[in-house]
Amino acid sequence: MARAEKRPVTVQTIAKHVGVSAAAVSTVLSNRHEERRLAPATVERIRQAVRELGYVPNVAARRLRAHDPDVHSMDLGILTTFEAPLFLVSRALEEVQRSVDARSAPDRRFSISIDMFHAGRLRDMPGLLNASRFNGVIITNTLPEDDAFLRSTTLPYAVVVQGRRLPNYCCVLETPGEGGRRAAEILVGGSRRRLVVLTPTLLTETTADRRDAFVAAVRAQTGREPVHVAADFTPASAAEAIRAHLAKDPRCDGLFAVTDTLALGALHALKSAGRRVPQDVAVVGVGDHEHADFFDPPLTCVGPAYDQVVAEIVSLLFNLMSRRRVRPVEVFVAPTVTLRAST
Amino acid sequence: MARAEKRPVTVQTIAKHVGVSAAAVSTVLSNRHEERRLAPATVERIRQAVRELGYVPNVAARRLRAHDPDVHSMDLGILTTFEAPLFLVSRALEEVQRSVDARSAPDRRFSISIDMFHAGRLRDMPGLLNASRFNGVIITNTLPEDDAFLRSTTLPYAVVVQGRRLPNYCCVLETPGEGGRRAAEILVGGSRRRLVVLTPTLLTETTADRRDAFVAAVRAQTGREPVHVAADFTPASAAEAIRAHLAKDPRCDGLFAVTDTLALGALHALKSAGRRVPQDVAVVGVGDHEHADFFDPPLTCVGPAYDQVVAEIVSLLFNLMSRRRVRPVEVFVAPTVTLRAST
DNA sequence: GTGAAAGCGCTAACAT
DNA sequence: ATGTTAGCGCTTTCAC
Repeated sequence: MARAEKRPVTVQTIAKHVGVSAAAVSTVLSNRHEERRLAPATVERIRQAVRELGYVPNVAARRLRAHDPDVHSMDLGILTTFEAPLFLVSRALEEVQRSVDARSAPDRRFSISIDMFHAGRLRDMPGLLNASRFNGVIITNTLPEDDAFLRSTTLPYAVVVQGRRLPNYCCVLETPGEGGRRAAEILVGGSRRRLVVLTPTLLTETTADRRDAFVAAVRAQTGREPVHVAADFTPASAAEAIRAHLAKDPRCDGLFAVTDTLALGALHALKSAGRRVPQDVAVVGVGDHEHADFFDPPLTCVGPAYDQVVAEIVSLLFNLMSRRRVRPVEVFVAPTVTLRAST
Repeated sequence: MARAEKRPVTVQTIAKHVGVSAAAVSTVLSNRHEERRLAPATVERIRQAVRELGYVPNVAARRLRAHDPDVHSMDLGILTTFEAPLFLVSRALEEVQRSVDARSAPDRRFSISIDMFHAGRLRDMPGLLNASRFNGVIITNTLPEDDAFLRSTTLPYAVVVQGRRLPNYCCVLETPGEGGRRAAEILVGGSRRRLVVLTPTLLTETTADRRDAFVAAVRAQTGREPVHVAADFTPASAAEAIRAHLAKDPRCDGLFAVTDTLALGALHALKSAGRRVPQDVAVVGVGDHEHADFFDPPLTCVGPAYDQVVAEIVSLLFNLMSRRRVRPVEVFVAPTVTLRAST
């Protein structure tokens, strides 16, 4: 039978249990009992109670207590899903850290952390609603469920959303329609006609936009419809899906992958099926993989200028925190094209 | 002239400034002034003061206040450097989250975040020393400076260190010497004799161990010395370094890269120099890249079984937090070999 | 050798 | 329509 422990154990609980004061317990916990000259027996009894009762310190209380009233400290968070690739997040974090370092001072400190949630379950993040964890956050890689949640409640602190448009928040994203359109331009301009668009099964607003714009542009320019192939988030799954597609349409000659991870799998499938890239099939990705220029062949990409995206995000975040901005706004960053050997 | 603002602005500061009570300010900040029926003029004055004085809420205080006394909440952190690849961290985080979900209950919540520091400057992390941020942390990717710092101060909360041996902490790492030895086995066993070991210029304990063990094993088995080539952390830098090495030693026939990112650059340089992999040059990496099996050719890897590493780490962390374990311990995880087309 | 008290910053409940 | 009070959990001073 599990011990039905009621309220969490605090320093007080332990103090009462042992028959000493909270101060004594605190002293032992911070290993200052020597200088306070607590009786070794008391120390031992306290230690034992701490162990038995399963005491876990309350970090919020400690932090409040330890807080130096002369320094401003701000907690920033980057909220992303477990499922999304971390490369962009890490790049963003580095850039955020740089901007933040520039704004730091002896009396102004920032701490930034990455917090993850399961795709679609942003609402379950503890402390999200009551502003008790962050002074400001960047939210990215959300699924439509998360977007719906965000639309329904305006979070009571500074929020910048990346990659989707939510009317109640500041949003930074690739100019809608542009990514897909330019990918189509490259492939159609290279005289490719039997086209494929490869996406994850679970579409975010960004990936859906890229697909839709690509399909529309191809249709407009050639009168033909690209085939839509869906896979998981992994290269293995993409490879499998493309293999299956090649069996049905051996003459396909151009492919747009809405994430680079999928492009990586597609390249693999194409090469193992004996297709040369770009001679037989041209491939375009979006530049969200750290090493897209070391793929074989290096991947042509159509995607946002991430440095610019991050710069806009950080600038908005600080303006929100300082309340220089109060109204939501949408910022679009035009995608850039990086031509490499895959087209 | 910048306003030499003294103490950070609190709710009290604003209250005094406007001539109202702290409660009134708090009400406005949480947008509850309607239900409290504050005078619109007062609300406006408070809002203005908040803006002018640059108020930033103290999250620790809010959290303490908002804290539900019936739930235990524990803050876990994964501490890593900006410079290291995030893939392993994200994998670890997912695994940690899984374990933690299993240990969660209505009255027990965990939150895990990734916090990053600049390599070599772990000591500058705010809140690291006074246990006011985390109940437990996993530390990884440290440089020797960070290790020296850790050795000099025992952090006052649960800590598990990954990839290095520090006598005052619980450590989980690849069995020392094994990774390099097995890489040597594969290459020497494949009759490669002119060998290269490729490392970052800044070595961690793990990468140094792999290099040293490799060099020792090759020397023991062949009587010859592998050439040590160093690069930055990027594939581009690795490619450049290998290109330079090929110019000096065109007949080199085997390569061990102590990180996969470097292996990726090496593969590129080898192929552009007309070397076939594995026929002309065999390549071994360590399995720390998410997509090493989609490299071209897929990369043979010698590295720890990460699932096992993470399982050991999490188990130690919980034992430390619950004080079931109090003494430091070293846990070794044997590396596994994944043979792929690059050898 | 140990306890009592104060207070970090915030907000909900209770007063007016 | 607004102020006062109390207390979240912790640690440090001061008192005995």
